[in-house]
Amino acid sequence: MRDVAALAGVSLKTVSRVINAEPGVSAELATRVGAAIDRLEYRHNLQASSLRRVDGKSATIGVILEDIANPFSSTLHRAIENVAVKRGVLVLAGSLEEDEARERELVSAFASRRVDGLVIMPASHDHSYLLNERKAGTPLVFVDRPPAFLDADTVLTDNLGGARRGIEHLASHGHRRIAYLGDLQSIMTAALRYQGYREELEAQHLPLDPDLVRLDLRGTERAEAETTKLLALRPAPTAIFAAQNLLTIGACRALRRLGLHHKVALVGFDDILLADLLDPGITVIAQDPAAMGTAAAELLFRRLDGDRSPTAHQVIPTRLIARGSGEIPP
Amino acid sequence: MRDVAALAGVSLKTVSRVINAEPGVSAELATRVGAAIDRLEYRHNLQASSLRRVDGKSATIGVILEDIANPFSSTLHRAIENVAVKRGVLVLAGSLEEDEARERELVSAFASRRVDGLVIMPASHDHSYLLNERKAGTPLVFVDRPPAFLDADTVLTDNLGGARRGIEHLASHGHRRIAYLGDLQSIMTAALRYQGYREELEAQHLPLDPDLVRLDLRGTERAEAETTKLLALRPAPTAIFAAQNLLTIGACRALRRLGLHHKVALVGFDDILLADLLDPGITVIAQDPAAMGTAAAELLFRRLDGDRSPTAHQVIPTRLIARGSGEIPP
DNA sequence: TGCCGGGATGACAACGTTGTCAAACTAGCA
DNA sequence: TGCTAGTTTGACAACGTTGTCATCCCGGCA
Repeated sequence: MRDVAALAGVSLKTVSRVINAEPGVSAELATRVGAAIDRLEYRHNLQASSLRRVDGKSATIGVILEDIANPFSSTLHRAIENVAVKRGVLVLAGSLEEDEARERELVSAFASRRVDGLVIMPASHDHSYLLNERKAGTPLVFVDRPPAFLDADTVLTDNLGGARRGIEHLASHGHRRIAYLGDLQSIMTAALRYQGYREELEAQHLPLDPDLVRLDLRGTERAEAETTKLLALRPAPTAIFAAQNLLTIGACRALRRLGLHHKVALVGFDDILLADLLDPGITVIAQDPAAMGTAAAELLFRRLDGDRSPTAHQVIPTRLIARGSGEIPP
Repeated sequence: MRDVAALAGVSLKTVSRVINAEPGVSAELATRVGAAIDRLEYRHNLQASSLRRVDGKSATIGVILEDIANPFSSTLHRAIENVAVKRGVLVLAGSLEEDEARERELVSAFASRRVDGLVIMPASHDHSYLLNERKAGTPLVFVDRPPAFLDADTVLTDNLGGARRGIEHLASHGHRRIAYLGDLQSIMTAALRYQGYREELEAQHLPLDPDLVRLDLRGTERAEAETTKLLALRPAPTAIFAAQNLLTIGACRALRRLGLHHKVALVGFDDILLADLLDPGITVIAQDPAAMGTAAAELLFRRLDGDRSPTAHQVIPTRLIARGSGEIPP
C-alpha cells in the first residue's frame, strides 16, 4: 500500500479511501490510485484491515458440520455458501464425526481467526463453553441439533413429527408389526425420531414390541445385519422404519438379499439419491437440508446486522415421498 | 493480551512466549500466565499474529471446487480437510459452478485473507492471472483439471485411459454400436474422455458414427432426453457410454422408462452412490476423489514446507467396477 | 480585501501481535 | 571479590491497515 501511495503520489490514507470507496476523493486522484494498484498488482490485506477497523469484521464465517462429505451436510454447507456469497463473505468449514473434543477445537480455531459468526451442527452435549464466544459478540446458530445448556438460535428438522408421519403412513396401509432401526440414542435427532415412533404407535393403538426395535446402529453394515435378524423373527415384522439414511440403505440391501423387497414395506427417514430408480422406489420422510442451511445463514446474518430479538427456533417440515416401498401391504 | 500480562504481572512479550511455547520462560511464570489466560478467557488473535510474524502464515488454505455439494467435490474437500487437520490448518472453500469470473473473485477473496495455499478445480481456461499469487509465494495445486497458460502442480484422473477402458469393456462383450453421452466440451476432462472414446473405437477397428455421439449435455434431464432419441435410432445402439455421473443417471432413467435396462448395456464414468442396489447394477469407471484430495493436499503442504522441485503432475488411476449393466451382450 | 464554510488531503496514532535487542539476574570460576 | 557466560525478562518498533483530526485550498459573500 505504501508503494501504491508513492507511485500515485498520494498519502496512505488516500489509497485507503479509494480502496474502501469512501466519499471525498477527487476523480483524478482516484484514477491515479487505481492505476497504481493495477500496475503494482497490489492485494488488499484483509487481516490488517479487520485488525484496525472498529467493527473488526473479517467477512468470514465458520461452519461446523458432522462430515462435509456427507450429502446432508454438504447440501446444507452449499446453501449457507449461497447466502454468504451475496454479502462477499467466505466460509470456513470443518467436520466433527461425532467427536466432542474436535468440536471445541474447531470453535477455538475459528475464534482465533475471528470469524464473524458460527453455524454449528453439534456433536457435544454441553455448549456452555460457547458462552465466551457469545459474550465476544459472535452470533451462533445451531442447525439440525439443538444446543444444550445454552440458549441460541436454532434451525431443526421436525424429527418427531416426521417419524410419526412415517409410522402413520405404514399403519394406514395396514401394518401392525413395524420394526424400528435407529442411530445412536445419544444423538438428539435420533432420540426424537424414536420418540416419534413410540408416540405414533400409541396413537394408532399398536403395541410397542421391544424385539422389533434396534437402536444405536451406525452405518449400513450394522443395519443390514440387524434387518436380517429382524426378518428371521416369527412372527416377522411386515414393515420397517429406518430412522437414518445409511440405515435405510442397509435395510434395503438386506431385503434384496432375502428377496423380500416386494413383500416387506420400508420407509426411511432422510432422502436418498437415486431412491426413485430402485424397484420398488424407496418411500422416505425427506428432510430439506438446503432450506435448513438457507434459514440458518439468514438468521446468522440478521444477527450480524444487529438484530437483538429473542432467540429464534425454526422447525423445517419434512415431506413424505411415496415411491412404492412404503405402500406394500402386509 | 495486555490484560493477561497485567494480571500475571509480566510483560506482553512473556505472554507471547508462553502462547507460542517458545523456550526460555521459567516454569513459574508460565503457569502464572496460563492461569491468567484461563481466567480472562483470552483468545489468541491469529490475524494480528500472522500480520506480525515474519513468515506471515495464516494457517488457512483455500479450496476452490466445482460445487461443494456435489459428491465428487465434497469427497475431495473432505480428503483435503483430513490432511490439513493434522497440521492445525483450516480450510476455506467456495463453489464455482463453471463460472470463470467467480473463479477470479474467489482467488482474490482468498488472497485478501492471505491463505497459505490454494487447491483449485478450475472452470476458466486461462490461469495466467495466477502469476501474481505465485510470485507472492502462494503454492497452487490444480485438481481434476489442468491449468492453462500456467505451469503448476496438478493431480488429475486418468480421463483418457478410463474412457478407453470403458469402451474396451463394452467392445469385449461384443458391442459394435456404442453411443456416447458427453458433458460440455469446453471442460477439459470431458474433452479427454471423448478423445478416449474415439481412440479406443479406432483401436478396436470400430467406426465412429456421429449419430451416436451427443456432446455438450448438462444434467440428468438432457441426458435422459438424448438417450431416448438415441434408442429410437434404427439400427439402435446396443450400448451406451455416459461420460459423467449425472449423464449416467439420465441414461439409466431413460432405459428404465423404455424397459430396455436389461437389453442395452450401460457403462458410466464416475461412480454413483447406490449403483449396486439397482437392477442391473451399474458398471462404472470409478474415479477416486479421496485419493485426489489427499494427493493434492500433500503436494500443497510439501510446497509449504519449502519443496522447490519442478512442478509435479500426478495421475490417479480409475477402476472399472463391473456390476451388471456393462456386461449385457448386444 | 478579508473572512467564512466546506470539501479534499495528509500526518499520526492505534489495532494485537512478534522480532530484535538490551538489561537484569544467576551461577561458576579465577 | 570481580569477572564472564548464560539464562530470563522486558522495552520498543514494526507488521498493513483505518479512525481521528488538523491543514490546506477554493469560492462566495460582506
